[in-house]
Amino acid sequence: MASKLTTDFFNRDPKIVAKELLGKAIVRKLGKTKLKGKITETEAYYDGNDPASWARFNGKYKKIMEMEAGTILVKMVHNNWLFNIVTSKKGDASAVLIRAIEPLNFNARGKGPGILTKELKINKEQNNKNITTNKEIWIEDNLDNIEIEKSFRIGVKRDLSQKLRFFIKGNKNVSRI
DNA sequence: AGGAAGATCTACT
DNA sequence: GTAGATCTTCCTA
Repeated sequence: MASKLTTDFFNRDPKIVAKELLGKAIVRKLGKTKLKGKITETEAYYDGNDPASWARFNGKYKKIMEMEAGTILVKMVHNNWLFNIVTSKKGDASAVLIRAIEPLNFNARGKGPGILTKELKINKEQNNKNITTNKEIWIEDNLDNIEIEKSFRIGVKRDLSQKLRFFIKGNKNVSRI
């Protein structure tokens, strides 16, 4: 039975949240339509220790990341929206990035990370909202049996030598391997 | 107003 | 696998 995730779920270490988020269903309500996608790839981000984390910019993003667990953080980079959920307790500036989903009940035009935000129509509007209380987007439990794999960052260009990337083994929706 | 930075994508070899 | 392109946002002066 599908149950909606609450603040307690996100109020933990980002790497735990990232791991357990895999296989869960993200639900986006657009008017009468309800889009569901299975989360297939996530990454955990910490504060200043993480060279790629937005928190190191000491600005607006860090402020949001220090907010309550479950806060949605959206940023446009490279013409793609990146969808993050703040984790851990207030003041920790940590978050989980959802990189890819697998469409469950709709057709995606594109593939890869783009579908997450383009097809689900995620944009600035969702920024700073709370995913546990929002009525248009939330995450619910999914009973799929999945195999979780973890790895280092994709590619070699950016150096983020931490094993904080999680994805579903063998899933074709994962951007790159 | 200008400059800098970025977690990507696409194409080609 | 590697390189480059292109875009949006944020910070500082």
